[in-house]
Amino acid sequence: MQQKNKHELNPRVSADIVIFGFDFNQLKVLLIERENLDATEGMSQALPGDLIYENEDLYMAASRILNELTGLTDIYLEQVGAFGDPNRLNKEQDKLWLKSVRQQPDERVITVAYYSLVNLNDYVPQASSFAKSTVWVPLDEIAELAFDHSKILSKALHKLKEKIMMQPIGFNLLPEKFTFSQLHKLYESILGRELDKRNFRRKMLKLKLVESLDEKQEGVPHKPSRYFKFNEENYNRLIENGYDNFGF
Amino acid sequence: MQQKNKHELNPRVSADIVIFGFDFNQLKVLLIERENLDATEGMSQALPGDLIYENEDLYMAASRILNELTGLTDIYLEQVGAFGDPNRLNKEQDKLWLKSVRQQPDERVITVAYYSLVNLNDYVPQASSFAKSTVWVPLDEIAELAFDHSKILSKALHKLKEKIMMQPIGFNLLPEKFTFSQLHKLYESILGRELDKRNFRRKMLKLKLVESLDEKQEGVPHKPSRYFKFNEENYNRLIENGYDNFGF
DNA sequence: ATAGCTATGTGTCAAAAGTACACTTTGCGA
DNA sequence: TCGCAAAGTGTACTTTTGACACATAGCTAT
Repeated sequence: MQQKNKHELNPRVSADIVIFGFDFNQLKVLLIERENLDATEGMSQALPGDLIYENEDLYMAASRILNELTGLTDIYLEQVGAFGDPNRLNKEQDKLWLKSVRQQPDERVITVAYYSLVNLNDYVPQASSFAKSTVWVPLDEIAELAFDHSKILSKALHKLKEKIMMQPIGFNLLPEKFTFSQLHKLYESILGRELDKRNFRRKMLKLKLVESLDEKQEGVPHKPSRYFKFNEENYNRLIENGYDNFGF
Repeated sequence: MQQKNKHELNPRVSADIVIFGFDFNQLKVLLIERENLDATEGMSQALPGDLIYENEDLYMAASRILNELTGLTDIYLEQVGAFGDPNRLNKEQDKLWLKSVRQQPDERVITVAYYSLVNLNDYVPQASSFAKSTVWVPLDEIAELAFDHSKILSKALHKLKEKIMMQPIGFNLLPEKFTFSQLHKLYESILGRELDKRNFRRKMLKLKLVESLDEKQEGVPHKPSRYFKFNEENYNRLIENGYDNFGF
């Protein structure tokens, strides 16, 4: 038995999720908007999230939240980390928001953040207890978020960038069939820089990650692209062999 | 105001630390040993960790624990992630241990894990409230740990491997001056595979990460090695420029 | 029908990086 | 002085990267 002279922390725990989506043009993030923005201006957006229930695993909580929000299941979800600064909820504007939404707004809350990749076309907006109103916001138009959510977002983005260099998880953001330039644009959006079209294509084809379908775009006012699909077997073989470099 | 029909989680939060050390030969981890192993056998080791106090930041808690345990400050510490499986403390043997050490052993505890890299020679063993007895155990001799600590360890190791391919953080595990083969051995220990001696040396020198000193080993029964030191300026320049590949 | 538009799709070459591999050197100790 | 053990060093080959430009297909507007 030990005696402690300091009190042990006994907080609430929440899960916050950075939901990345891609609309064939830019990378977007699903944010929730503050309901009562009567008092102050700015700081009106935040990441979706909710308190975790008893008997809920962290990952389960994150997928529950994602599901309540989007109706989606079996989605790529990866933990970003835990955020527990004692003052993370203490900005004045944030307190106002919390008062309207939490029973004990002053309680300390540690959050475990996840990021997920969804195909924007599968997404069916859904109201939920913790998110009355949601918006997809392009990455480069996201202003300062409430709480410590800007920090969470930037860490999630960093992890996504790192990850996509090591494993071709980007396919989670696309529909089953897609064109090469959609895939190309996706990688550029995530990495935030240009990639040479020919070199990109060469690499993807050499790794056999994509496979050409016998189908073409129709109704586009230019040369139609062939459709491609993700080759999951080759992907699995690659990661089993510890493939660790996309080298873009 | 929202009504919840499930109860929100209100757990304790702990920080557990995977402390990696290197003795010029193999990579080791600092573990604590169970005090009363009278009843059962096996499962007698765990990662050091402690509950987090009120008003303590997660990172601060981790460095406090590290400091209480080793006397070290300003140590490389990196978050591994949060582990919150509702059953993570529910194995029978683990409950026995907890009863001897916690006031409310049945309480749910979420842990935030960190890993740290220390120079084994700086380490001064120190008793602490949460670790009466500690041991350095070589990576490949670590048996199944208590709680979910094996899972935490393997994730920490994975992160370390990934990280060391991207950034030369390995120097945290070495003293100021070291020989090339110590550095070489360190990288091999972390990555768990052999690296060609000449290619390794070439790469390190090309990146100018190490710098030769005008000093040699003495008293060794073979050709003495020159000592080298880490070049921090070049290291910083590299990571600023987003250096992202060690390519071993 | 045809001219123009727009995005698709394709190849080569030079530079850099990675990989595999073996022998000489130095200092100590027997 | 001989032997031992680890230090230290170079080259040839292969693979990967990075830079770069023009013809093509289908639609649209006249």
